[in-house]
Amino acid sequence: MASRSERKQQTRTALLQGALAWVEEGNDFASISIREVAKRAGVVPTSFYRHFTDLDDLALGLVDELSIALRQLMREARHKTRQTDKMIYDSVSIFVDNALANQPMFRFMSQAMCGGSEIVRRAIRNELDYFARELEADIRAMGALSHLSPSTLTMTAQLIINTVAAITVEILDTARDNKSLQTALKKRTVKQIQLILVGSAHWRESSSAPTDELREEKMTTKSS
Amino acid sequence: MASRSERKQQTRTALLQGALAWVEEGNDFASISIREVAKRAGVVPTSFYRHFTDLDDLALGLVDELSIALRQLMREARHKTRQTDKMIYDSVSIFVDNALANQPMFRFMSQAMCGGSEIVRRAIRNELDYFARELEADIRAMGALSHLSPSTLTMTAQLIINTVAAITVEILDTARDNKSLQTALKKRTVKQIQLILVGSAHWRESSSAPTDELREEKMTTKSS
DNA sequence: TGTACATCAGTGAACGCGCGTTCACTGATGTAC
DNA sequence: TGTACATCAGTGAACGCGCGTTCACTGATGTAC
Repeated sequence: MASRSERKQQTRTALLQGALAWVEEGNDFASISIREVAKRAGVVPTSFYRHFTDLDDLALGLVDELSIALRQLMREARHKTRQTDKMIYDSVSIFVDNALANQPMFRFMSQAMCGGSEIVRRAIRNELDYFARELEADIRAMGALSHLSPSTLTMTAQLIINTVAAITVEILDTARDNKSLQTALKKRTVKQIQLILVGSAHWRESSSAPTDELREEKMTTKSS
Repeated sequence: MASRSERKQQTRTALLQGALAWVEEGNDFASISIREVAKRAGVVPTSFYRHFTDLDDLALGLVDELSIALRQLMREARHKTRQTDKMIYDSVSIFVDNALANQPMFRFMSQAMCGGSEIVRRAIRNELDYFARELEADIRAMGALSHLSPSTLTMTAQLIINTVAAITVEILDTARDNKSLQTALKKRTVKQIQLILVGSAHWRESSSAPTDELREEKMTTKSS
């Protein structure tokens, strides 16, 4: 028989899962209630208070689980990616597949990242910032894009994470049961990241250079 | 004295504004109630039903207003932007300044884009898709990036819109009353868009080219 | 222009319901001797 | 090992409150003659 603290931990997990079930059913985390969480966890409403002070507290518990999921995902990406030329596709695939396998958690992330209470939003933003810094460190460790200034590299990593976050929202929203749409969105994201990396590779640290590029394109077009 | 239909229109507007007030107060649209909307509109709860069938219906009314705001913004961007080399900065500035001047509406957009009911999410996604297509048409009309295939240009426009959407969420969330942080985020976004455009300018329509760019960077680094 | 009737936006009472939170409780698990 | 007591996760009744929605209503605006 499990010890008292083990049983308590089980109930805590059941409450967190209950909240995710609410999200999985198509509801917004922002409109959840303590009673609905307790109902899904198979526990009386008052039990909630043995584990969390309020719903924000529970949401922060979910962010902790999200954090673990993201770190596992990073580890998987670091080990499973193949040669350089497949690295982007593999990484995006691992991210998207994780998001699909762990849908309620990533739906919660999408919702609470843009809405909900400020403290939870900040906690999720912290996780994504950490993710971006890890990506930045990996790029640096690969010896790639070394001509970029630290701030430009940071900005590039943030741009890539924003792009991946956007695809997550879109896939969970529009392609839940549509395998071929999932593949199409994966491919689009890979292409977008490739485009960002091409931009980084050709980036020169000067504020006027980039718009020169655009003007040059325009001229070329007109003369042709 | 206003006619009956004019008065009705005024109440309708008051209800829409009441919903935005709820968002402005720091609450999530997903947790609003009909009674709270009516209270902020200075009207009895039952009046709500003279204008909307339910809260989704009201949300779609807000999306209509958002649509108008976005179209005005596009028009402003087309008329006010100066020479090519300032165009990106001017456009981002116009977008960010509009979002700050019209905060509750853009906060609603951020929230309902990722959470809330499916029908509202779809409506907002449609607006952003329209925005991306307009951007695409403008780039084409300028004669820029004409070497890109139609699908690559579409993807580029979507990437830019995603980036602008991300900055909107971040500015409304973290820089509401911090002018210097607003400026910093504006600059970062300008840089990100410039980077995307550099990438587009150097893009060649071949699936292996982009990762070659990355590998080339890596090699260069290792040999130096 | 004046009168008589129709329309309908907004009102206010009422309903049953789910909400958060309190409280005293129960009984299995844990601890001290 | 056995007993007596302490701890505490989960229970269930109870509370006052805001919710969505219904209904019959009122009285100003609109329309027909």
